[in-house]
Amino acid sequence: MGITKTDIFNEKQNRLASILKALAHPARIAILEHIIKQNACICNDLVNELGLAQATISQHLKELKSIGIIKGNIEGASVCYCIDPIVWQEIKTELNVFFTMDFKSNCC
Amino acid sequence: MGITKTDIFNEKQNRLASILKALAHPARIAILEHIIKQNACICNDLVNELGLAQATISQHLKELKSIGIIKGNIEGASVCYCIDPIVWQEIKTELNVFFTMDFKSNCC
DNA sequence: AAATTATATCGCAATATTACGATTAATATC
DNA sequence: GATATTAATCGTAATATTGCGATATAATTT
Repeated sequence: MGITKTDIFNEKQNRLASILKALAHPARIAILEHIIKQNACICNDLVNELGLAQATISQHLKELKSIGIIKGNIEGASVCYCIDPIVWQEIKTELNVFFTMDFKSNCC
Repeated sequence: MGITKTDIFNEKQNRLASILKALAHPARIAILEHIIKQNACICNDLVNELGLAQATISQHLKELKSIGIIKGNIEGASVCYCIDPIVWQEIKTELNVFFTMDFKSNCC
């Protein structure tokens, strides 16, 4: 198949999985790190920084935008990307809530 | 292509992406939640709980095992799965470190 | 020992992802 | 206005993922 049966899971499970999926690629991790390191916004020196084609970077940026963790502002001919601090914090919290689930370690 | 160029990214980026990828499916989120909810270990009432075939559940369990977040102990004819609290904590910390990166919000 | 139960693995089909070149659209510069 | 520059999108090829039935393996029960 290749298609996920989202209908048999609840909203939270699907949402969390989507967020994780959007982040689950080394290029996208690298993009986020780079945007953060350059403090303010960068456009596509990302293409030069990472060794990927412009079309590929653009696609990764789109996936990151899809969960709202970054936003792009048009600045003349180029686009300036930056972290959305609100969404960043929301995702951080959401992940933290998940990993703070209580479990007893008296296992097998 | 479909193949990730892992060689152009660093160890940390690849590792973090692998962890996120292993978690990035609603069935695997559901499996983790279920293992935790049932406190101690469960085997494959997972097959009954989630609406997926035995082969599919087994594959998801394998992926979760691949990052060490769960471990399976053979108990007679069945296998008892549980969270590895050490790895769970490590992953929680690793994600938290990532999301604690400093960035200024004086953006575009 | 035959039958049952529990899991892992194989093989396959359908779909998704990754990556890139080519094209397009929009602004900037000459 | 012609020409760069920047970035999104299209189309395509290669590979990965998801899901399942069938099969294989191992322990349990009858």
